[in-house]
Amino acid sequence: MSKKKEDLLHTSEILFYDHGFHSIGLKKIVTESGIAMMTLYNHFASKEELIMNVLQRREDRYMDHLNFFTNLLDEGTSHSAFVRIAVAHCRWLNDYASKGCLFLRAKEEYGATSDHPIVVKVNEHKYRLKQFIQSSDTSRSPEEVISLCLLLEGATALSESENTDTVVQQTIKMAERLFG
Amino acid sequence: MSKKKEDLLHTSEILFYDHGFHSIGLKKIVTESGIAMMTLYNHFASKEELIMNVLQRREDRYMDHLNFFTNLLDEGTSHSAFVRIAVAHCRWLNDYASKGCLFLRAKEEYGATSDHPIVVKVNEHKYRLKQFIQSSDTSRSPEEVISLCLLLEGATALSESENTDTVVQQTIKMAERLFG
DNA sequence: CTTTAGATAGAACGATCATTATAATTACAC
DNA sequence: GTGTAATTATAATGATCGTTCTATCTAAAG
Repeated sequence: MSKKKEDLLHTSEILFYDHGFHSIGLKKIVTESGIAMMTLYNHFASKEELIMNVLQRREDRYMDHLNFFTNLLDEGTSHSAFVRIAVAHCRWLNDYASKGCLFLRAKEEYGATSDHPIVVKVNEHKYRLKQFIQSSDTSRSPEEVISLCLLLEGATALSESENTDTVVQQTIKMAERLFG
Repeated sequence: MSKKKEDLLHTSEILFYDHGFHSIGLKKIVTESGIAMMTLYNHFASKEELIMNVLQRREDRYMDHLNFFTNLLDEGTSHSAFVRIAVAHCRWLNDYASKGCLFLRAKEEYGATSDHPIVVKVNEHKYRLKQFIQSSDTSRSPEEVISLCLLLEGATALSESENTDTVVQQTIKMAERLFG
Protein backbone atom coordinates (compact mmCIF):
# COMPACT_ATOMS: atom_id res chain seq x y z
CA MET A 1 0.00 0.00 0.00
CA SER A 2 1.38 3.38 -1.11
CA LYS A 3 2.08 5.83 1.67
CA LYS A 4 0.11 8.53 -0.13
CA LYS A 5 -2.88 6.22 -0.41
CA GLU A 6 -2.64 5.37 3.27
CA ASP A 7 -2.43 9.06 4.16
CA LEU A 8 -5.51 9.80 2.08
CA LEU A 9 -7.49 7.03 3.75
CA HIS A 10 -6.40 8.17 7.19
CA THR A 11 -7.30 11.81 6.60
CA SER A 12 -10.55 10.94 4.86
CA GLU A 13 -11.73 8.77 7.72
CA ILE A 14 -11.12 11.52 10.26
CA LEU A 15 -12.87 14.17 8.19
CA PHE A 16 -15.80 11.95 7.25
CA TYR A 17 -16.23 10.86 10.84
CA ASP A 18 -16.13 14.42 12.14
CA HIS A 19 -18.29 16.10 9.52
CA GLY A 20 -20.15 13.48 7.49
CA PHE A 21 -19.67 12.25 3.95
CA HIS A 22 -21.62 14.78 1.91
CA SER A 23 -20.35 17.83 3.73
CA ILE A 24 -16.68 16.95 3.19
CA GLY A 25 -15.41 17.74 -0.28
CA LEU A 26 -12.46 16.08 -1.95
CA LYS A 27 -10.68 19.41 -2.01
CA LYS A 28 -10.74 19.52 1.78
CA ILE A 29 -9.32 16.01 1.90
CA VAL A 30 -6.39 16.67 -0.43
CA THR A 31 -5.66 20.02 1.19
CA GLU A 32 -5.63 18.48 4.66
CA SER A 33 -3.49 15.59 3.43
CA GLY A 34 -1.09 17.83 1.54
CA ILE A 35 -1.61 15.64 -1.51
CA ALA A 36 -2.54 16.62 -5.05
CA MET A 37 -6.06 16.02 -6.34
CA MET A 38 -4.80 13.98 -9.28
CA THR A 39 -2.95 11.71 -6.89
CA LEU A 40 -6.22 10.98 -5.13
CA TYR A 41 -7.83 10.10 -8.45
CA ASN A 42 -4.83 7.99 -9.31
CA HIS A 43 -5.55 5.84 -6.26
CA PHE A 44 -9.35 5.99 -6.21
CA ALA A 45 -11.67 6.11 -9.18
CA SER A 46 -14.24 8.30 -7.44
CA LYS A 47 -15.36 9.72 -4.12
CA GLU A 48 -17.64 6.73 -3.71
CA GLU A 49 -14.74 4.33 -4.09
CA LEU A 50 -12.72 6.35 -1.59
CA ILE A 51 -15.55 6.01 0.89
CA MET A 52 -15.79 2.28 0.25
CA ASN A 53 -12.09 1.93 1.03
CA VAL A 54 -12.40 4.05 4.16
CA LEU A 55 -15.21 1.80 5.40
CA GLN A 56 -13.29 -1.36 4.57
CA ARG A 57 -10.23 -0.12 6.41
CA ARG A 58 -12.26 0.82 9.47
CA GLU A 59 -14.09 -2.50 9.48
CA ASP A 60 -10.78 -4.38 9.38
CA ARG A 61 -9.47 -2.38 12.31
CA TYR A 62 -12.68 -2.85 14.30
CA MET A 63 -12.81 -6.60 13.80
CA ASP A 64 -9.11 -6.92 14.60
CA HIS A 65 -9.69 -4.88 17.73
CA LEU A 66 -12.62 -7.07 18.77
CA ASN A 67 -10.70 -10.27 18.10
CA PHE A 68 -7.61 -9.09 19.93
CA PHE A 69 -9.32 -7.88 23.08
CA THR A 70 -11.85 -10.68 23.42
CA ASN A 71 -8.97 -13.16 23.20
CA LEU A 72 -6.86 -11.08 25.57
CA LEU A 73 -9.63 -11.03 28.14
CA ASP A 74 -10.09 -14.75 27.64
CA GLU A 75 -7.33 -15.75 30.05
CA GLY A 76 -7.61 -15.10 33.73
CA THR A 77 -11.16 -13.80 33.86
CA SER A 78 -14.41 -15.52 34.54
CA HIS A 79 -16.23 -13.35 31.99
CA SER A 80 -18.39 -15.01 29.40
CA ALA A 81 -17.62 -14.51 25.72
CA PHE A 82 -20.54 -12.07 25.39
CA VAL A 83 -19.34 -9.95 28.28
CA ARG A 84 -15.85 -9.93 26.84
CA ILE A 85 -17.17 -8.70 23.50
CA ALA A 86 -19.05 -5.93 25.27
CA VAL A 87 -15.89 -4.90 27.11
CA ALA A 88 -13.84 -4.98 23.90
CA HIS A 89 -16.46 -2.90 22.09
CA CYS A 90 -16.47 -0.38 24.92
CA ARG A 91 -12.73 -0.03 24.63
CA TRP A 92 -13.13 0.69 20.90
CA LEU A 93 -15.83 3.20 21.73
CA ASN A 94 -13.65 4.97 24.21
CA ASP A 95 -10.60 5.04 21.95
CA TYR A 96 -12.00 5.59 18.47
CA ALA A 97 -15.75 5.94 18.26
CA SER A 98 -17.32 8.41 20.65
CA LYS A 99 -19.17 10.07 17.79
CA GLY A 100 -21.40 7.27 16.59
CA CYS A 101 -21.10 4.41 14.16
CA LEU A 102 -19.45 5.46 10.90
CA PHE A 103 -21.14 2.59 9.07
CA LEU A 104 -24.67 3.50 10.10
CA ARG A 105 -23.90 7.10 9.26
CA ALA A 106 -22.80 6.09 5.78
CA LYS A 107 -25.95 4.06 5.31
CA GLU A 108 -28.07 6.98 6.45
CA GLU A 109 -26.43 9.42 4.05
CA TYR A 110 -26.63 7.06 1.10
CA GLY A 111 -29.76 5.17 2.12
CA ALA A 112 -31.82 6.34 -0.83
CA THR A 113 -31.38 3.14 -2.80
CA SER A 114 -30.91 -0.05 -0.80
CA ASP A 115 -28.70 -1.53 -3.52
CA HIS A 116 -26.23 1.33 -3.38
CA PRO A 117 -22.70 -0.14 -2.99
CA ILE A 118 -22.12 1.80 0.23
CA VAL A 119 -25.38 0.58 1.73
CA VAL A 120 -24.56 -2.99 0.73
CA LYS A 121 -21.16 -2.73 2.38
CA VAL A 122 -22.66 -1.45 5.63
CA ASN A 123 -25.24 -4.23 5.71
CA GLU A 124 -22.47 -6.76 5.17
CA HIS A 125 -20.51 -5.25 8.03
CA LYS A 126 -23.43 -5.51 10.43
CA TYR A 127 -24.05 -9.08 9.34
CA ARG A 128 -20.39 -9.92 9.87
CA LEU A 129 -20.48 -8.52 13.39
CA LYS A 130 -23.58 -10.55 14.17
CA GLN A 131 -21.90 -13.71 12.88
CA PHE A 132 -18.85 -12.94 15.00
CA ILE A 133 -21.03 -12.63 18.08
CA GLN A 134 -22.97 -15.80 17.33
CA SER A 135 -19.84 -17.86 16.69
CA SER A 136 -18.12 -16.61 19.84
CA ASP A 137 -20.56 -18.67 21.90
CA THR A 138 -22.70 -21.12 19.94
CA SER A 139 -24.70 -21.99 23.04
CA ARG A 140 -26.36 -18.55 22.96
CA SER A 141 -29.82 -18.22 21.46
CA PRO A 142 -30.64 -15.90 18.55
CA GLU A 143 -32.49 -13.69 21.02
CA GLU A 144 -29.39 -13.33 23.13
CA VAL A 145 -27.36 -12.44 20.05
CA ILE A 146 -29.83 -9.69 19.22
CA SER A 147 -29.65 -8.48 22.82
CA LEU A 148 -25.89 -8.08 22.65
CA CYS A 149 -26.13 -6.33 19.27
CA LEU A 150 -28.63 -3.96 20.78
CA LEU A 151 -26.38 -3.32 23.74
CA LEU A 152 -23.41 -2.51 21.51
CA GLU A 153 -25.43 -0.24 19.22
CA GLY A 154 -26.95 1.46 22.24
CA ALA A 155 -23.56 2.13 23.77
CA THR A 156 -22.28 3.61 20.52
CA ALA A 157 -25.31 5.81 19.98
CA LEU A 158 -25.62 6.97 23.59
CA SER A 159 -22.00 8.07 23.77
CA GLU A 160 -22.91 10.72 21.22
CA SER A 161 -24.96 12.57 23.80
CA GLU A 162 -23.68 11.22 27.08
CA ASN A 163 -20.23 11.05 28.66
CA THR A 164 -18.44 8.05 27.18
CA ASP A 165 -17.00 6.88 30.50
CA THR A 166 -20.48 6.81 32.01
CA VAL A 167 -21.83 4.89 29.03
CA VAL A 168 -19.00 2.38 29.08
CA GLN A 169 -19.37 1.70 32.80
CA GLN A 170 -23.10 1.15 32.50
CA THR A 171 -22.80 -0.95 29.35
CA ILE A 172 -20.45 -3.38 31.06
CA LYS A 173 -22.73 -3.58 34.09
CA MET A 174 -25.68 -4.39 31.85
CA ALA A 175 -23.68 -6.97 29.91
CA GLU A 176 -22.68 -8.70 33.13
CA ARG A 177 -26.26 -8.76 34.32
CA LEU A 178 -27.60 -10.05 31.00
CA PHE A 179 -24.82 -12.42 29.99
CA GLY A 180 -22.65 -12.88 33.09
CA MET B 1 -49.72 27.79 11.13
CA SER B 2 -50.02 28.33 7.39
CA LYS B 3 -50.90 25.25 5.37
CA LYS B 4 -48.01 25.89 2.99
CA LYS B 5 -45.61 26.06 5.90
CA GLU B 6 -46.98 22.85 7.33
CA ASP B 7 -46.64 21.13 3.94
CA LEU B 8 -43.05 22.28 3.65
CA LEU B 9 -42.20 20.94 7.11
CA HIS B 10 -43.91 17.64 6.38
CA THR B 11 -42.15 17.11 3.05
CA SER B 12 -38.80 18.29 4.41
CA GLU B 13 -38.91 15.86 7.32
CA ILE B 14 -39.58 12.91 5.02
CA LEU B 15 -36.84 13.85 2.58
CA PHE B 16 -34.28 14.65 5.29
CA TYR B 17 -35.06 11.42 7.10
CA ASP B 18 -34.75 9.34 3.94
CA HIS B 19 -31.68 10.97 2.43
CA GLY B 20 -29.95 13.11 5.01
CA PHE B 21 -29.70 16.87 5.39
CA HIS B 22 -26.81 17.79 3.14
CA SER B 23 -27.85 15.57 0.25
CA ILE B 24 -31.33 17.09 0.02
CA GLY B 25 -31.45 20.45 -1.71
CA LEU B 26 -34.12 23.06 -1.22
CA LYS B 27 -35.10 22.69 -4.86
CA LYS B 28 -36.02 19.06 -4.24
CA ILE B 29 -38.12 20.10 -1.26
CA VAL B 30 -40.11 22.79 -3.07
CA THR B 31 -40.55 20.59 -6.15
CA GLU B 32 -41.81 17.69 -4.05
CA SER B 33 -44.10 20.01 -2.10
CA GLY B 34 -45.40 21.78 -5.20
CA ILE B 35 -44.54 25.08 -3.55
CA ALA B 36 -42.52 27.99 -4.88
CA MET B 37 -39.00 28.60 -3.63
CA MET B 38 -39.82 32.14 -2.57
CA THR B 39 -42.66 30.85 -0.43
CA LEU B 40 -40.21 28.66 1.42
CA TYR B 41 -37.97 31.66 2.04
CA ASN B 42 -41.00 33.63 3.09
CA HIS B 43 -41.60 31.13 5.89
CA PHE B 44 -38.01 30.19 6.75
CA ALA B 45 -35.01 32.50 6.70
CA SER B 46 -32.60 29.77 5.61
CA LYS B 47 -32.14 26.04 5.20
CA GLU B 48 -30.72 25.90 8.69
CA GLU B 49 -33.85 27.46 10.12
CA LEU B 50 -36.00 25.05 8.13
CA ILE B 51 -34.05 22.16 9.66
CA MET B 52 -34.45 23.64 13.14
CA ASN B 53 -38.22 23.78 12.64
CA VAL B 54 -38.30 20.21 11.30
CA LEU B 55 -36.45 19.00 14.39
CA GLN B 56 -38.69 21.00 16.73
CA ARG B 57 -41.82 19.58 15.10
CA ARG B 58 -40.52 16.03 15.31
CA GLU B 59 -39.48 16.45 18.93
CA ASP B 60 -42.96 17.70 19.82
CA ARG B 61 -44.56 14.70 18.14
CA TYR B 62 -42.16 12.28 19.80
CA MET B 63 -42.68 13.65 23.28
CA ASP B 64 -46.46 13.75 22.76
CA HIS B 65 -46.30 10.15 21.58
CA LEU B 66 -44.26 9.10 24.61
CA ASN B 67 -46.57 10.93 27.00
CA PHE B 68 -49.72 9.56 25.43
CA PHE B 69 -48.71 5.91 25.34
CA THR B 70 -47.00 5.75 28.70
CA ASN B 71 -50.16 7.18 30.25
CA LEU B 72 -52.35 4.86 28.18
CA LEU B 73 -50.40 1.84 29.35
CA ASP B 74 -50.60 3.12 32.90
CA GLU B 75 -54.03 1.69 33.58
CA GLY B 76 -54.60 -2.03 33.74
CA THR B 77 -51.01 -3.20 33.47
CA SER B 78 -48.48 -4.12 36.06
CA HIS B 79 -45.69 -2.61 34.00
CA SER B 80 -43.29 -0.22 35.66
CA ALA B 81 -42.95 3.31 34.27
CA PHE B 82 -39.61 2.41 32.70
CA VAL B 83 -41.05 -0.60 30.90
CA ARG B 84 -43.96 1.50 29.69
CA ILE B 85 -41.56 4.07 28.24
CA ALA B 86 -39.69 1.32 26.45
CA VAL B 87 -42.94 -0.01 25.00
CA ALA B 88 -44.04 3.47 23.92
CA HIS B 89 -40.67 4.13 22.30
CA CYS B 90 -40.89 0.82 20.46
CA ARG B 91 -44.24 1.80 19.07
CA TRP B 92 -42.75 5.05 17.81
CA LEU B 93 -39.89 3.09 16.30
CA ASN B 94 -42.23 0.75 14.52
CA ASP B 95 -44.48 3.51 13.22
CA TYR B 96 -42.14 6.38 12.43
CA ALA B 97 -38.48 5.71 13.04
CA SER B 98 -37.11 2.50 11.56
CA LYS B 99 -34.27 4.41 9.93
CA GLY B 100 -32.47 5.76 12.94
CA CYS B 101 -32.70 8.84 15.10
CA LEU B 102 -33.16 12.02 13.07
CA PHE B 103 -31.69 14.08 15.89
CA LEU B 104 -28.45 12.14 16.14
CA ARG B 105 -28.19 12.21 12.38
CA ALA B 106 -28.53 16.00 12.39
CA LYS B 107 -25.86 16.26 15.07
CA GLU B 108 -23.56 14.03 13.08
CA GLU B 109 -23.95 16.03 9.89
CA TYR B 110 -23.47 19.38 11.63
CA GLY B 111 -21.21 18.20 14.41
CA ALA B 112 -18.22 20.27 13.29
CA THR B 113 -18.79 23.01 15.84
CA SER B 114 -20.40 22.01 19.10
CA ASP B 115 -22.06 25.40 19.41
CA HIS B 116 -23.88 25.09 16.07
CA PRO B 117 -27.59 25.82 16.63
CA ILE B 118 -28.59 22.43 15.23
CA VAL B 119 -26.17 20.62 17.53
CA VAL B 120 -27.41 22.62 20.50
CA LYS B 121 -31.01 21.71 19.67
CA VAL B 122 -30.18 18.01 19.46
CA ASN B 123 -28.35 18.09 22.77
CA GLU B 124 -31.35 19.79 24.34
CA HIS B 125 -33.65 17.12 22.94
CA LYS B 126 -31.57 14.30 24.40
CA TYR B 127 -31.43 16.09 27.73
CA ARG B 128 -35.20 16.58 27.68
CA LEU B 129 -35.75 12.88 27.05
CA LYS B 130 -33.46 12.00 29.91
CA GLN B 131 -35.36 14.34 32.21
CA PHE B 132 -38.65 12.80 31.11
CA ILE B 133 -37.33 9.35 31.97
CA GLN B 134 -35.97 10.44 35.33
CA SER B 135 -39.17 12.21 36.34
CA SER B 136 -41.36 9.27 35.30
CA ASP B 137 -40.03 7.34 38.29
CA THR B 138 -38.00 9.36 40.79
CA SER B 139 -37.13 6.21 42.72
CA ARG B 140 -34.83 5.09 39.89
CA SER B 141 -31.11 5.69 40.21
CA PRO B 142 -29.08 7.71 37.67
CA GLU B 143 -27.54 4.43 36.53
CA GLU B 144 -30.95 3.00 35.77
CA VAL B 145 -31.85 6.13 33.81
CA ILE B 146 -28.73 5.71 31.71
CA SER B 147 -29.60 2.05 31.19
CA LEU B 148 -33.01 2.88 29.78
CA CYS B 149 -31.54 5.60 27.57
CA LEU B 150 -29.06 3.06 26.27
CA LEU B 151 -31.85 0.57 25.62
CA LEU B 152 -33.88 3.11 23.65
CA GLU B 153 -30.90 4.29 21.61
CA GLY B 154 -29.92 0.70 20.97
CA ALA B 155 -33.37 -0.21 19.73
CA THR B 156 -33.42 2.76 17.37
CA ALA B 157 -29.95 2.10 15.99
CA LEU B 158 -30.37 -1.66 15.66
CA SER B 159 -33.60 -1.35 13.70
CA GLU B 160 -31.51 0.23 10.94
CA SER B 161 -29.87 -3.10 10.23
CA GLU B 162 -32.23 -5.62 11.79
CA ASN B 163 -35.92 -6.34 11.34
CA THR B 164 -37.85 -3.83 13.43
CA ASP B 165 -40.32 -6.39 14.79
CA THR B 166 -37.47 -8.52 16.06
CA VAL B 167 -35.80 -5.51 17.66
CA VAL B 168 -39.01 -4.36 19.30
CA GLN B 169 -39.77 -7.78 20.76
CA GLN B 170 -36.30 -8.14 22.20
CA THR B 171 -36.19 -4.58 23.50
CA ILE B 172 -39.35 -5.11 25.51
CA LYS B 173 -38.04 -8.40 26.89
CA MET B 174 -34.85 -6.70 27.99
CA ALA B 175 -36.76 -3.80 29.54
CA GLU B 176 -38.91 -6.21 31.53
CA ARG B 177 -35.86 -8.07 32.75
CA LEU B 178 -33.99 -4.90 33.69
CA PHE B 179 -36.86 -2.79 35.01
CA GLY B 180 -39.77 -5.21 35.46
C1' DC C 1 22.41 9.55 -18.04
C1' DT C 2 18.19 8.05 -19.63
C1' DT C 3 13.93 6.20 -19.04
C1' DT C 4 9.73 5.56 -16.79
C1' DA C 5 6.29 6.16 -13.52
C1' DG C 6 4.18 8.94 -10.05
C1' DA C 7 3.19 13.40 -8.14
C1' DT C 8 2.51 18.19 -8.61
C1' DA C 9 -0.23 22.78 -9.30
C1' DG C 10 -3.67 25.00 -11.67
C1' DA C 11 -7.14 25.70 -14.76
C1' DA C 12 -11.38 24.22 -16.61
C1' DC C 13 -15.71 21.47 -16.92
C1' DG C 14 -20.70 21.23 -16.19
C1' DA C 15 -23.63 20.54 -12.39
C1' DT C 16 -25.71 21.81 -8.30
C1' DC C 17 -25.91 24.40 -4.13
C1' DA C 18 -28.30 28.25 -1.01
C1' DT C 19 -29.94 32.56 -1.64
C1' DT C 20 -31.85 36.83 -3.77
C1' DA C 21 -34.05 39.87 -7.27
C1' DT C 22 -37.79 40.70 -10.38
C1' DA C 23 -42.19 40.81 -11.95
C1' DA C 24 -46.63 38.71 -12.66
C1' DT C 25 -50.43 36.53 -10.44
C1' DT C 26 -53.58 35.06 -7.02
C1' DA C 27 -56.44 35.51 -2.69
C1' DC C 28 -58.73 37.84 0.79
C1' DA C 29 -60.18 41.91 3.88
C1' DC C 30 -62.43 46.28 4.03
C1' DG D 1 -64.05 46.95 -6.11
C1' DT D 2 -60.01 48.43 -4.29
C1' DG D 3 -55.98 47.52 -1.75
C1' DT D 4 -52.95 44.56 0.81
C1' DA D 5 -50.58 40.53 1.36
C1' DA D 6 -49.24 36.02 -0.17
C1' DT D 7 -47.79 33.06 -3.82
C1' DT D 8 -46.03 32.19 -8.22
C1' DA D 9 -42.40 31.38 -12.03
C1' DT D 10 -38.10 32.55 -13.68
C1' DA D 11 -33.64 34.11 -13.78
C1' DA D 12 -29.55 35.43 -11.75
C1' DT D 13 -26.04 35.46 -8.04
C1' DG D 14 -21.56 33.56 -6.42
C1' DA D 15 -19.91 29.50 -4.32
C1' DT D 16 -18.75 24.79 -4.23
C1' DC D 17 -19.19 20.24 -5.89
C1' DG D 18 -16.90 15.91 -8.35
C1' DT D 19 -14.17 15.15 -12.09
C1' DT D 20 -10.87 15.79 -15.94
C1' DC D 21 -7.10 18.00 -18.67
C1' DT D 22 -2.66 19.82 -19.21
C1' DA D 23 1.82 20.50 -18.41
C1' DT D 24 5.65 20.56 -15.26
C1' DC D 25 8.22 18.25 -12.00
C1' DT D 26 10.41 14.65 -8.89
C1' DA D 27 12.31 10.16 -7.96
C1' DA D 28 13.72 5.87 -8.59
C1' DA D 29 15.50 2.01 -11.89
C1' DG D 30 17.93 0.48 -15.77
